[in-house]
Amino acid sequence: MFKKVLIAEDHDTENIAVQITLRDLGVESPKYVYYCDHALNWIKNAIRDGEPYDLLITDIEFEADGNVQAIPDGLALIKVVKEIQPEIKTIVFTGKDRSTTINALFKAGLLDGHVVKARRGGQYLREAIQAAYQNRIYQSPDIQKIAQERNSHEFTQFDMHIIRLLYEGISQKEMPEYLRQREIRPSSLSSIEKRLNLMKDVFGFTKNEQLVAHCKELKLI
Amino acid sequence: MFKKVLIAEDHDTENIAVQITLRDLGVESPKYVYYCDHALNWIKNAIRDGEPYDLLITDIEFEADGNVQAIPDGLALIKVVKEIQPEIKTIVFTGKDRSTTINALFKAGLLDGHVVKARRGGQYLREAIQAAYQNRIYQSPDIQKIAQERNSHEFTQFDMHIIRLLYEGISQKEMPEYLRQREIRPSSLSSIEKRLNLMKDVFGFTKNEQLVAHCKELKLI
DNA sequence: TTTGCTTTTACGGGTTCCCGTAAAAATGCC
DNA sequence: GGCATTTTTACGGGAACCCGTAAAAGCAAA
Repeated sequence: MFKKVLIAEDHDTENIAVQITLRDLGVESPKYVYYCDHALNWIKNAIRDGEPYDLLITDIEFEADGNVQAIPDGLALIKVVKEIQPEIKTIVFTGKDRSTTINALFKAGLLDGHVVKARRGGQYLREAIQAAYQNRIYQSPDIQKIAQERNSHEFTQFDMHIIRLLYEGISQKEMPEYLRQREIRPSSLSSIEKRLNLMKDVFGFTKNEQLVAHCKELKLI
Repeated sequence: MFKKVLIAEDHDTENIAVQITLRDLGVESPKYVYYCDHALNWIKNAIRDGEPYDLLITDIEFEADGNVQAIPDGLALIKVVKEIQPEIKTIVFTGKDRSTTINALFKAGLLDGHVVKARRGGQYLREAIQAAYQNRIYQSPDIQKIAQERNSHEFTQFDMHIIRLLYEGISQKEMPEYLRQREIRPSSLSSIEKRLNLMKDVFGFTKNEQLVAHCKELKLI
């Protein structure tokens, strides 16, 4: 089993639970931190001392508090860590998933495991750790289900721009101007309308309210 | 300290973390379950055997899975439990809060503590348990902050009906009819418009999309 | 019952949004 | 380059939504 493991997780209860899982798997004294910046420091120092970490388990979302952090979330943490220590294994253990970004990490070879916190989150985390130790990629079963549910539509950058503008309260009429300023194409009102209609059609929605709320629910915005 | 404590929490990791917190506080063998229905059974049986539970710690949201449950969530669980055992102490330990319903429970005397899962969730849970043991009411500090943030507006039943209809894709034009069928008053289009304007005004929104997304984010719908 | 106040409803004009069609531009292929 | 296909844009009529005003209904106290 892994010798040196680092946990980055802001919720104290989840952090403890992950520690226990690791000890249970034979990791003697997993190191745990509550901030991404701290995680990076420990990884840097471990490399400097010639005893680098074997595995990083991190949450994605870290709640902001008084302590200002350079690294805002687990995704950014993984990217930085993988730059300075490419061979380290990484697992994300997160509440709600954001499959698009997660998948990007997988494709980029930056990620070895992905587990969502749910009924059997701890159990799946164990499996992910063991899989990573055997150089296998792991995704918890619930994710595949989620991916299926929404397989119908791949959100493009353009889609996300429109949704985000809607969420910010910009009227459709004003959008072409905004998009042109940011040099996003297409930018015409017709294109925006057409794309919105397509998205609503895919999900069976009739109103933009539903679409925006749905994206918010999926944490796409 | 409490002798008999029951934990109802669907996420296995959180469940373990709560168990550890309890053991740490001197509760010898806390009972834990993953479903509300199971929780109610254990409480009933304990009463029957003349050794009722002293404290119930429960999550609010329980993810649906194959096993169909009569009691859908922690709020319903508390209501039922308090009917058959009014003197039991209750603490909710939950991810995102829904202050309106929680406050209703407090007012009804059904609740002794409320802690949100966050950075210091475990720490605050300890404090809540100790407070309950001393017959004090406890709310974790973050909640007051959340309450302040949205202090501006108390959502009425009417508000929630409108938002929910919007979320379901009903057009404003059709809403009066829906509301009349469900015997909700007021029901006129003007009243709906006026109320929507007021809500948007309070939050500084310009469009319904923002309002619905915001409510979705707060898990009010 | 009357009076005064609040809440609810009704209505109308102006704007935005929805939706279909058709022209223009971009893209790809030979 | 020339042609076919796809994408993007432009435009116009009709529906829904926004917003202000004013009438009607509900309600409390005298």
